[in-house]
Amino acid sequence: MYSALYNHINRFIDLSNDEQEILASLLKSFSFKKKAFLHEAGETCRANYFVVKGCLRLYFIDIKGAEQTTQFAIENWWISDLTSFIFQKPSDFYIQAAEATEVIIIERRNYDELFEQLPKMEKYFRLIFQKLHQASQMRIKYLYSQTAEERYTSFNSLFPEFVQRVPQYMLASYLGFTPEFLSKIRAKK
Amino acid sequence: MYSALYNHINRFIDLSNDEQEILASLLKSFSFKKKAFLHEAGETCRANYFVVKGCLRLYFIDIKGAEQTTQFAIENWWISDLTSFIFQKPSDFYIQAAEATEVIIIERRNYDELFEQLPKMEKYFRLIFQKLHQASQMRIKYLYSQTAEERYTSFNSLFPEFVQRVPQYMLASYLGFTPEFLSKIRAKK
DNA sequence: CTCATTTCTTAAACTAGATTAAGTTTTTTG
DNA sequence: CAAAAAACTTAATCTAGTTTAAGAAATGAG
Repeated sequence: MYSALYNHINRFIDLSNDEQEILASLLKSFSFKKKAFLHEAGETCRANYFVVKGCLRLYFIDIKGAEQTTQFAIENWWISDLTSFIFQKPSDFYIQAAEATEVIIIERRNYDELFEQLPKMEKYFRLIFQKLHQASQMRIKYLYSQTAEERYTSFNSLFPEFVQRVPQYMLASYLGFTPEFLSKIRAKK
Repeated sequence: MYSALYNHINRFIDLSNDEQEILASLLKSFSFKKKAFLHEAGETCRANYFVVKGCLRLYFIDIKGAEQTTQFAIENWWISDLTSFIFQKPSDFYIQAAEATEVIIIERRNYDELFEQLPKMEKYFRLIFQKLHQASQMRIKYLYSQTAEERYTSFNSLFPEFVQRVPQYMLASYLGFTPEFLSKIRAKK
């Protein structure tokens, strides 16, 4: 049922079968069709989402009405509007399935419960957030050091398979430019 | 000696005196003059730095030779090039004192030791990295949703005291534009 | 207190990337 | 499979922010 998540956790800490069962009591799993919304702006973010299969994106609508994708999550990764999730405040973000996607979720009250019942999970999430922070530091460095064209070129050579998985307009907003500009870059090749 | 850090930790978890002593054995503290380097590009980042007093900035030199400030840390906050620190690989970043600064540091080997000797600290750092991730999500959202001028205006009204503490050229690169453009914005008021 | 260095400003010329708008291709759905 | 919707392309025009360069103001060190 939750084996994808157990496997991921066991890369970082050891969970016994008993502990897996406690964990299981705090999880739920869902499937979403492509383009389905797990969460919409205006709502409070109810869960932290672990992608078992597929792809989710976190985005918001800017003042000009354009979708700005700020984060993607694929297999074996977590995604949420953390501020909304932690403080249970309304969110500006949407979380949408970019492909048909299976997720395992932890709801807000179970998130606190998790750390009380399984203190071991502190280490797991410490390591997850540590990695997320590493990723953010690198992302910000790339945003500040490269032109739009360089960002596309280097992202494309680092993650060629991923570039094929999502529509170009989602990728363009993630990389910080317009879909039209992405077409222009691609036409040059 | 390390009371600023103990106080900070005690906002999140309870540490006994005995535990504080164990922690103390894994820490060091230093003072740096304004403009001193705690870490330079090319070196491997030796520590995770907690600012007791003052201000540190993390920056790199871009292809054009300009300094790009990607992060600041002031009182009661942590800063490091995490990727370099964790994997002990050479860093592209500098960490410099933007003011005379007192820090408490955890060196790499003591960072692992810390979690072995004081598993409680997993929760503390889980919460620290969780907050850092929240801050990154907000930062990226602001970078994608606002013009340069709006970023300055909103940063200035959110953190007016901080804006006074650092030179404008550091702030400009943190907000993602040139010092000349910042002068232009300010002249308009 | 003074000279040197660092920081900030101004302004003209420039450009990377946005905007607008229309047309084309691909994908989805009934 | 046909029609509609979604995604992508092209090209002309435009603009927010950069670049370059020089001078002014502030800060700091001896």
